[in-house]
This record gives sequence, C-alpha cells and structure tokens, in this order.
Amino acid sequence: MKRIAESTVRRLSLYLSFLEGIERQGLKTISSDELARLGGTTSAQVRKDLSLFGSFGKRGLGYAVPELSEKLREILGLGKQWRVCIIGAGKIGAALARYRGFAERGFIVTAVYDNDHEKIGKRWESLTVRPISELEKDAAKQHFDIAVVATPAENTPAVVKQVVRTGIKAILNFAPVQLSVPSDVTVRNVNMAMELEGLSFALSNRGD
Amino acid sequence: MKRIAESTVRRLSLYLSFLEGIERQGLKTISSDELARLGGTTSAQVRKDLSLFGSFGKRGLGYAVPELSEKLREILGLGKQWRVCIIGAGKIGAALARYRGFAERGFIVTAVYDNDHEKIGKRWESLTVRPISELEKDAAKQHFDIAVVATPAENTPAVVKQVVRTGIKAILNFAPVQLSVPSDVTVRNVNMAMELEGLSFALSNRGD
DNA sequence: ATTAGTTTGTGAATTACTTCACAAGCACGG
DNA sequence: CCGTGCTTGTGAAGTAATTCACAAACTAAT
Repeated sequence: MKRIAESTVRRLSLYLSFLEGIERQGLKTISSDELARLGGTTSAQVRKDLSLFGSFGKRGLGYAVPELSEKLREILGLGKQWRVCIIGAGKIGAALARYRGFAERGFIVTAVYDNDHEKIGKRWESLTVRPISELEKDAAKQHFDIAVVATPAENTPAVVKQVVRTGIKAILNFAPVQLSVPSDVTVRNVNMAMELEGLSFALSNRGD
Repeated sequence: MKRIAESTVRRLSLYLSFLEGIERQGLKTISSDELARLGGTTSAQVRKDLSLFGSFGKRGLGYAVPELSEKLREILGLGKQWRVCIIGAGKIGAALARYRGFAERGFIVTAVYDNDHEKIGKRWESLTVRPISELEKDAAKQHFDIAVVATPAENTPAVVKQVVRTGIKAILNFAPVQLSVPSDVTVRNVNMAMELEGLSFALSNRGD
C-alpha cells in the first residue's frame, strides 16, 4: 500500500472524533463538505484522505456515519486493545494514567515504572509503580504494544534504549529530547515547550 | 517577510533546545550537519531554516553556539516574558501549572480558572483557582498573552468564546475539539488521543 | 602565499501535499 | 422512467516543502 502521510492520519483521527459526536446526535449521513467544515479543511481533502483506503461514500448522498466511523476505527487499528506502559511516574505520567479517555479508545495502561525509590511501590488506581529495572523482565511475560515515555530529559536516552530492547515498536515521547531509535520503531513527540514557543513566535511576528 | 511554515518553527525550537545543551557542554561552534543529526533532519534543511532569517554562520566553520542561540531566542520571541492563564483546573491544568520548564522559558502562569465550585478557591502553589466568570474582568486589569485551554470537550467552545472576547491572541488547546476562532488568533492543538491513534495506525500497518 | 579541507548559503530540481474541476453515480419528484 | 440537483472519486494542476549540488568563503598548515 502507498505510504500514508502523518498529516493524513491526524486528519482521519479528527474525522473519527467528529463522526462519533455526530453519531450521538443521531444523524445518519454526512457530506465531505460538512466534515471539512468541522475539521477546518476542504471537502476535496476529506475525499482524498478517505479515498486512500477505499470508497466509502455514496454519490449524491454523502457518507453513512456509522459505517464510516467503523471503517476509520478499522483503518486506525482501534478495533483491538493496545497494552500501554507508562515510564516515569511524575506529573505527566500521573495525569496520563488517570485519564479515562484512553481506555475508552482501547489504550489500556497495564504498568507504570519509575526509578525513584520514593515513588516505587506507590499505588496508582489499580496499578503499582514498579522499578524500571524490572521493565525488561516484565515485558517478557506480559506484552506491551506502546510505551509512554515521560521521564526527565537527562534519563530519557537510557530509558528509551531499555524500551527498544523489550521489542516495543511504538513510543509516545513527552521528554524534550529527540529520540534515536531503530527505523522499525515509531515515535510521536509531544513537547509542550515547543508548542508554547510556536505561539510565542506567532505573537512576535504578527503582520509581517 | 515571507510566511514561515509551522514545521520550520517547530524545528527552530528544536535546534534551540540542542544549542542550549551544547552551550552547557562548553562547545563554541556547531555545523549544520551536527545540528541535523541531533534533530533527525538534513544539513540542507537546517541551513535553509536558518537562512529564512538571515545568515548566521561562517563558511568552513559552522555556527557560533551562543550567538545562534541568542538569535533563535530572538526569532522565537523568547526575549520577553509571556503571561499565561490556564483555563480548566483538572489533571492537565494542574500538571501544567506546576511544570517548572515553562517559567524557565519565559512563560509565566499568572492565573488559573475553573467553573467547578469544588475547585474554585483552592490554592495552587502561589495561585488561587478563580471562577471562570471572572476571566473577562481580570483580563481587563492584568494582561494575558496566552491562554491554555484544558477543559472538558463539551465546555470548550463556550470557554474559547470568552477567551477570544478578552483579546487573547494565542491559545494552546488540550481539549479534543477543533476550535473556531478569528483568523488573528493562533491556536496550537495538543491531543493525546490523536497521538496514540497515530501510533495505533503505525502498529496496524507495518510492512504494507 | 598557496593549497587542502571544511562548511555555509542558495538557486534549481525533486518530492510531497493540497486544491481544482468535472465525469459518473445516486435520490427524488413528477 | 426521465430530468434535476447533489455529492463522490479522482486525474490533472497548482503549491509547498525538502533535498541536491555547487560556488563562495573561511581556517589552518606548510
């Protein structure tokens, strides 16, 4: 299959979230034009995005909402449950572990790790914070699909090495460093400082 | 000045974080090639990014680290302090309010708002959670540059309307909805569910 | 001085992404 | 069952972003 751009995947994700809202409102069909308006894009973009995976619409009518939702969930791999481990039991780790939205979308947090003796052993909801030294052993027993890395910048490269060794192929990285991983490991970065700096840039350069 | 792509601004931000690390190590110069390796890009990309703002390097030698850092801080508007208000005193809001990294980079959290009576009046570090109904009044007295919106999806459109009315021109949005704002307001979205879905997609479509 | 070895800055070429524009398909009304 | 009004799917055209590739500029060594 043709390579799919990251921007496309982001939009698919966005469309899905709109469709779920629309489904709750009870609407049966939606046009590419309406989806585009919701997502701040164009109808041609919506149709092109979807057409990369098949043709799901009916000409003259639009897209059937439940069918398209289902199709998008399938494309995005949301049919199955993904097992997630969180590494770093700080503020961000805690906020993530408790966020209900993940489980709803099939991302199940199954373990939390840290290297701080203060934190190890603490209970978080139904989980206990475990020493990071146990990660590899644990991973051999239970399978993890995704690692969320929320460690201080200085520890992150070492932590990521360990993660890669366990065979985990997807990392969501909150640490403000660029990860170096083998090409078969997918990384997504979330970097608050970078987002704020983007806003700072926009504020500083208005009107030129 | 030519319009600068968001991807470029992201990279500038990234370069700056590397330069700060390098500066601490005491290195005086760096080549576009080394910066590229750190940032997972190409040397041509680095040079092109920088050349949009001037020519800061010395041929045969590279870039002087402190000078380039300073220049990037200036380009990104990090010379001044930005006043930030956080709206939504939930998990994410709390994690952000306490994150030390912001202040270091000149983003000063000066107020926190919520509409939940349980939360209003609670003290957070040096701040007190205020009722969101006071936002507009407060904004008239103290100036806010940036609003961080971390409210539940359903309240977000109304909250954003209020934010826009105060004259704030930059919003960092954590709510999983697409904001509709006037074109002179800059929005950056951070959406954890979307990032995880991107990883889910990658895991589901390996090797085709 | 001259030469060898680097590395920048930047047009040109390439690749990737988005938008245009229209034939083809479908629903509905008469 | 034919026409009217919509809306999709998609090549072609247009933009935008990235990479190539090389002259120009600098250092250091001899």
